[in-house]
Amino acid sequence: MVAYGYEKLGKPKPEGKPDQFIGKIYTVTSCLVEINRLKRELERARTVSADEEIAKINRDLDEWMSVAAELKQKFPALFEELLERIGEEENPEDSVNKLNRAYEEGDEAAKKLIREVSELCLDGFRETLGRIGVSYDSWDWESDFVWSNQVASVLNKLKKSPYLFVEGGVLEFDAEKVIRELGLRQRLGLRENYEVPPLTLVRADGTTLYTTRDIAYTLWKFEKAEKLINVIGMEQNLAQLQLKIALHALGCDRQADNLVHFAYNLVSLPGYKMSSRRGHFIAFDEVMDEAVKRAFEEVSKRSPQLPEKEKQHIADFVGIGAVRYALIEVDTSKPVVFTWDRVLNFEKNSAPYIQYTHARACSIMRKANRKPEKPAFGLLKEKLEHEIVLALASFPDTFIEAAEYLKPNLIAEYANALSDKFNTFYNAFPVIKAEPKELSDARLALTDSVHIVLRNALDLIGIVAPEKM
RNA sequence: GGGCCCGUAGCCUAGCACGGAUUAAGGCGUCGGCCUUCGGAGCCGAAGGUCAAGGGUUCAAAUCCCUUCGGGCCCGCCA
Repeated sequence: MVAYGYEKLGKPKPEGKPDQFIGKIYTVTSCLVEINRLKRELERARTVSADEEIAKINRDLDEWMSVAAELKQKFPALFEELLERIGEEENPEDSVNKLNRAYEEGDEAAKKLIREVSELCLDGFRETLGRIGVSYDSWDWESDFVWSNQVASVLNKLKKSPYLFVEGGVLEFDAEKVIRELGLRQRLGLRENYEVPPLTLVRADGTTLYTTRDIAYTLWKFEKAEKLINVIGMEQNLAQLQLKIALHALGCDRQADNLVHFAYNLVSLPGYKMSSRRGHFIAFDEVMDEAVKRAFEEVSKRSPQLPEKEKQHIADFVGIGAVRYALIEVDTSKPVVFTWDRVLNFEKNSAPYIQYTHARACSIMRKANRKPEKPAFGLLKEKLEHEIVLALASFPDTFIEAAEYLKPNLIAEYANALSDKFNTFYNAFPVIKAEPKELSDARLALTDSVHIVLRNALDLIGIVAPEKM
């Protein structure tokens, strides 16, 4: 869809961030194509069908017209240009489909065009993710699996099974039949009376669908790994289930059992949901920009004496850290309504709080300027000291649990709780000046341990552990 | 119509997989203290809850089962 719009515009050079530039084209193009489609649908419906359907189409059309009005106001030049170019076409939807078909068939021009647009988007994604310290070891092209015939090979195997049927020229996968014949209902944790709907594998024009390609992709990934964790939104629950059933149908039970769908819930905006097709979203770049901006204000307020450059440096890791913490802190299954307040916390139960605690421990070590030479740990008699020791000792268990149950929030929670304990300790007892020296040394060792464990915990969730801030 | 996820103080969340040491735990916000000590992005304290509602199982339920309500998602020749 977006490649279609991009080509109509004559493959313009991106202005600004490439993914955002392409994003605008996508939003406007998809809106115009949708309106065109609905209008044709409406004409067709008028000649044949009932009032009910006409009313439904009219409602959809109204909604998209208002989206169009919004987009026209936001990006007037782009909107006008695309409206004109797409307007020349009788059936833009058809052109999009044609392009898609050409791409799957390996047509050189289509390949070049679509890969070009995709690369532009990916460059933008990589830039954004780089800002928050995320990078990927490798990237794969779904289309490679089509061109290399891996998708065709999967389809051939499935065709030999009794689980495919053709309806209206479309190849369908009968997931329900697989469950019944292989007795998978319990294994998959499904209710007795729940019928899994069929999955369309191949369109009438011979092109494949996303989940079809995902079957081949998944099997390929299993050649490289024992366990697979697909991090995909929960709106894909059914598709992921069908994918797993398809693996069973292919006789790949081990792979199916080791395939985990790690579903996360959607983020919505107060009042409406995010939708890139409708241009309703907050870009992650914006979130980070705002976080760093607010962090800078905080730094300026708290440490006005620092040079500007130092403030900016601190604001960067504090702002980005706050965003990472906010994202990781909440269980992924919860529906989240986005508000700035929820992301930008600089007090307790936040990345900055833990970072501050870490810096504070480092500061004590700096100031002491000695190694704990003769620590007498038996002198650590305070209840709080015992609690800190126990908390430190439980870190490996927390790590294992977090990894085992895919709950990174446990690491954040742990670091926050350890910070609480250390800050209380810090406030109640002297470290450097404690008497006798053996006690001071023991407390220094404790402080050093807290610093190390906090650093490790922060590392795990990708948050900078600063020595000063 | 069917399926899945979520519902814990004004707000945001932990605990739920493995029911019991939980008098239901934190944070934000509110109110009151700490400002002579190693970094105040801190520390101490207070108020605030029928764990959505109703049934059931159990010696024991926020946790397990059923029903209802509220919010979200899915049931596409989209991805």
